[in-house]
Amino acid sequence: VLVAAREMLAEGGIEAMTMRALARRLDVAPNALYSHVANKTDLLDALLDDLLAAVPVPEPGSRDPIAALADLMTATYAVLTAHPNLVPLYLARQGARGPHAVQLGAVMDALLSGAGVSPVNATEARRVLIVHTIGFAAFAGAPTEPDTRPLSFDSSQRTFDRSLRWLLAGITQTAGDIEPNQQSRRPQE
Amino acid sequence: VLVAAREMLAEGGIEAMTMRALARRLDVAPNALYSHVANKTDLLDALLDDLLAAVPVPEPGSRDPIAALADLMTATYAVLTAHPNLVPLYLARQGARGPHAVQLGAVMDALLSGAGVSPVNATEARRVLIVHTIGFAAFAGAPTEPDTRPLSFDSSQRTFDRSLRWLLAGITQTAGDIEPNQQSRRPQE
DNA sequence: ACCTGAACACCGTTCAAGT
DNA sequence: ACCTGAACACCGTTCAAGT
Repeated sequence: VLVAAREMLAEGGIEAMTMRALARRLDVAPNALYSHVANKTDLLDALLDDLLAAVPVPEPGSRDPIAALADLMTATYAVLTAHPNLVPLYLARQGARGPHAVQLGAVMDALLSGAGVSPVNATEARRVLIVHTIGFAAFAGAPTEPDTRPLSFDSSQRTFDRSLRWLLAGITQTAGDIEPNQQSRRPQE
Repeated sequence: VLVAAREMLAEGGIEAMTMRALARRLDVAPNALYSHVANKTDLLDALLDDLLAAVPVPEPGSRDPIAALADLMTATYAVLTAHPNLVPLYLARQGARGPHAVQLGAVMDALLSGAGVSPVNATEARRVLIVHTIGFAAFAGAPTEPDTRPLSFDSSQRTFDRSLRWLLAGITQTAGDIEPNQQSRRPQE
């Protein structure tokens, strides 16, 4: 039922994903869909949260929380860029709200806490990381300026990785509401 | 002609901005609009680039290029958050392409160059800053997780400012394809 | 140069009715 | 529980024609 919708999105993008086209693909009258789904919005929200289930959650007893956090965001970035048609929907909805999104948020909080980030800072840090990841996924593969030829996948990935390192370094440096002189780790290489 | 469209967007948001509603507001037949505008897409693109004209461009002979860059991004963030209905369009179009967008990109390049950032790194840095600014503008004022009550304006602003500082620190530290031991400035306070 | 009437090919959604 | 027929209130856009 939902898988057909996912296929449509993968093929034709968002604007091709209409209720009537979906019904056409299922050889069914358009209104028949409303026996399975309340809204088009509900349908899309379900698809968005389903995608987040593909993000691998790290082991709880991980040694280095910051490294685990970097891996988590990189994995999320990979999942999002693998489904570019869905990314604008995350932006339009300003993030997902489903159970998988909530779970990922809890994991991020646990990792930030494990890294010594105070709760009040963790809220900001989580926000920064989420916005950053979705934002970069949205821009992956598209030129930001007309004089720039489309960036290669590698280039987008490298830019994301680098800025992610910058943010994580900033987060750890201001971890406990104080400014230690890079006590934990300085970003080298 | 275009000002009516801007008013509609300010009032009702994107989904209220339809060609037919715009024609209604102008007491005109829907197809009459096509004497002034090629497409709905063209109309929206024009609106997007117009908004960027409101971003103040810093003096060319500024002393501290990094501070000027921070001011530029903060000003852009302010302009975007002042027109929240337009921000999703920047995301959908993955940035603006008009003359004002090009000009701002050139200013950013000049500032990055003035800060000692090599051209190859400047391309990445500009991309990071643009994505970051638009991304945060998109999420300003909306909770990223259901258990979070809507963030205050101040909180959004502070999160943006802080992450902007992190990114600028990261950019300057890796300025010339080498890793100086924070020769230029370490983020203190 | 700018507008209109009429039309085309669509949308999402609802209501009543069937099995 | 699941589907259909018919309808409602919309879209963006084009074409031919008017001034």
